[in-house]
Amino acid sequence: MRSILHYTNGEGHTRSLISLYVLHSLHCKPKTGYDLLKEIEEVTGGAWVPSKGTLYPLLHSLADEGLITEEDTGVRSKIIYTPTDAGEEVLAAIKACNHQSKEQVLLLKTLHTRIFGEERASLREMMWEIRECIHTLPTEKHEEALEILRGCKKSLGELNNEERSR
Amino acid sequence: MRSILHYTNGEGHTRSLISLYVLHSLHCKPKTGYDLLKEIEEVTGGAWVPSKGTLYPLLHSLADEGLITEEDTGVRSKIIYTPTDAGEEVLAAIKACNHQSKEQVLLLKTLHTRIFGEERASLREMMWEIRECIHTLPTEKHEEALEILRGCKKSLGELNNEERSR
DNA sequence: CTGATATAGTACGATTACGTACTGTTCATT
DNA sequence: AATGAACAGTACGTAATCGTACTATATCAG
Repeated sequence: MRSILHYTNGEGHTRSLISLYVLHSLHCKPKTGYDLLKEIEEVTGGAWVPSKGTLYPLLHSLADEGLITEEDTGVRSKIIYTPTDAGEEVLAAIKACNHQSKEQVLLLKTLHTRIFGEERASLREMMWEIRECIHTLPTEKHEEALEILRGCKKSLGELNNEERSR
Repeated sequence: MRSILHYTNGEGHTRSLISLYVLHSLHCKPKTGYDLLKEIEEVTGGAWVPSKGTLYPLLHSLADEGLITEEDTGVRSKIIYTPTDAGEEVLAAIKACNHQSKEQVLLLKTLHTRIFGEERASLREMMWEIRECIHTLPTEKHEEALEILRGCKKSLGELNNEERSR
């Protein structure tokens, strides 16, 4: 009886990923529900688009809880949502338990590996060699090595983006 | 309106992670609902323990759909669940779309990065990130990625030699 | 100015998932 | 022989999420 994609506050109470994202996004910049929907769609490359029937009731319940305020702008029945101090506290408390981030990703990866099978071959060997290479490095070279790896990751990231933008 | 942790079959219909895991696990070895619960708890290190109120109704509905059979052993009201041919087909169809695995993990990582912030760049974590990066790459980019990794390894190797020659 | 599209939200039934309480069996320990 | 823990599942109310249909206002192209 422990849920997936639920994040704890440090003490007992948990919130779903969508609640957490909503609080975080509104913390960055107050916005409408519609903007939230568009934003999630955009950052996930369309892989996650919550239903309106999920988001709007959630926003209202967060407002009822006193974690966000609803400011009706009058225009186009637009409502701007903004976190309250209580909302900011809840967000901060969850962020403070940042081990959850890695835990959830690891859990998902573990299950995927079991279901979909293992990863790739040749690239994997290359990774292994790089790892060995790093192990032989003296501590005083670590900063330089980190720089090299950062550059490597950057290049790979660009390869990835290149693909997506097409 | 696209769900998180839902997996497609190739054509339209999607299933939740728990359905997928159940089909996969029963495919590996027929077992009881109780065993499934224990197994999930074990493989996730206790990070995910579905509720009985989720699992048992799910098993019954999979049986109603004809994807698994319920074999009542008589003993201790124990029921052994086994995938049918139809169930195996559904599982295979989802597994065939194995890009979903990477997609879902990437999506989760992206959101986490936004919410919890950047990961700290120790060498180990950097390696982990590079791994993730590689996993998201489409097959046709592998050669280029390999080239980048070779370059990376070469630089690291030079770092190493530089040290030794002194 | 007219129609299409994007914006913004409401309403509500259906489905999925959760949580707790409950029944009963088997097994090991005392 | 008694008891408690692990095993195995049922029952049911609550909560979260989905999906679709609906209303209504801006905005922009033709």
